[in-house]
Amino acid sequence: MTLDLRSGCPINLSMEVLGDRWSLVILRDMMFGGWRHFRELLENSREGIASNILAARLKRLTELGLLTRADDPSHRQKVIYSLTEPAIQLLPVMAVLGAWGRRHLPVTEELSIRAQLLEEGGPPLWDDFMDELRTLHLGAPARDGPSVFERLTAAYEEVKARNVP
Amino acid sequence: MTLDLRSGCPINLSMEVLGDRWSLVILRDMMFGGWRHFRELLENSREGIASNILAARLKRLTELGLLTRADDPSHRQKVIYSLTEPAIQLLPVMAVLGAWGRRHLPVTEELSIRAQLLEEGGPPLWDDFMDELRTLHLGAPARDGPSVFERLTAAYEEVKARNVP
DNA sequence: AGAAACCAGTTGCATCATAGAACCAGTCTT
DNA sequence: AAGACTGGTTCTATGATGCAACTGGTTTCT
Repeated sequence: MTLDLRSGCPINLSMEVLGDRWSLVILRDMMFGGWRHFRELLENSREGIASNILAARLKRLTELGLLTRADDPSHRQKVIYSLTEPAIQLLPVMAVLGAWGRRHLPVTEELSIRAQLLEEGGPPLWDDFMDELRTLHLGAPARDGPSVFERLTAAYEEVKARNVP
Repeated sequence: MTLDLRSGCPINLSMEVLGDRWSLVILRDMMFGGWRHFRELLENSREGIASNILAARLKRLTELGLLTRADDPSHRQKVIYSLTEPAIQLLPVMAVLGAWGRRHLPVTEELSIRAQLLEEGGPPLWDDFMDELRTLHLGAPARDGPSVFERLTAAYEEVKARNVP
């Protein structure tokens, strides 16, 4: 996978990498959903991504260095995808973009509670979460303290349970 | 222009709005280049956007409420595009996305100096710049102090002159 | 007054990307 | 051995993108 390199502008290059309907959504699901396998990403996709598109995007993101692909030791045919450091550093982009969407687009409460917590937590929370992602995806040593991932997931489940009794 | 609304997730909705090759690049040119007319945007496009694509995007962004379109009093056939408040609030997204691109993609010094200044200035500088955009595009009363737009443009011109003697 | 340049797009056409549905071969579980 | 699960692939229809040429009207220059 090679970029067009139409210009060396950071915004332009970022959009050459991420400027499509699905790439950032897949990375979101890996970060906040914790999904690492093809079937998980396919079946837990709230937006209903098609399997051929998912396959193409995973391949492209891997070629671009945002994901790595490895065999899963538990099942000879299972593949596990991991975020790379550049992908983990997209977390602030997710946070700021989520904050914007929450303010200006018709979001649902259930699906925006995590964006809200992320916005309220600010950069210190983002740093904690990025460290957790490094532990999960890059094998970095774990730090102590309450898991941001679990906090976000719990808040989401709580709102979901409240709204769909 | 209507969104798919595949899900009410802020990231998903943001990508339904901005997840294409050109929308954010056009908004970037309006914010940082100061271009407001069709020909300006077309001819100053560093990435060489095609005129039909530009026309389609301007129409879509207007329908989505990110731009407004008005006759230019100085020329009966001239049209002036303005950023709306939601579009102006994309500035932090630009700043964070630019910072990411600058760190992980093959940017050129010339085209990333503004992203660097924006990153170093942080939220206080972003707020100043958003206020300037409100003055320019929404007719808000001007505040005093040095113009961020001019500072960014001057830094860019300075680097450009230095690199292409 | 006439020519040239400028204005915001539009049109036609070829190619590329996306979307949905069905399908596949190997693997693991029961 | 049957059935479910694995990461995809294939087919086909439709839509988006990209390029080049072009349009009708407006303003400026000489």
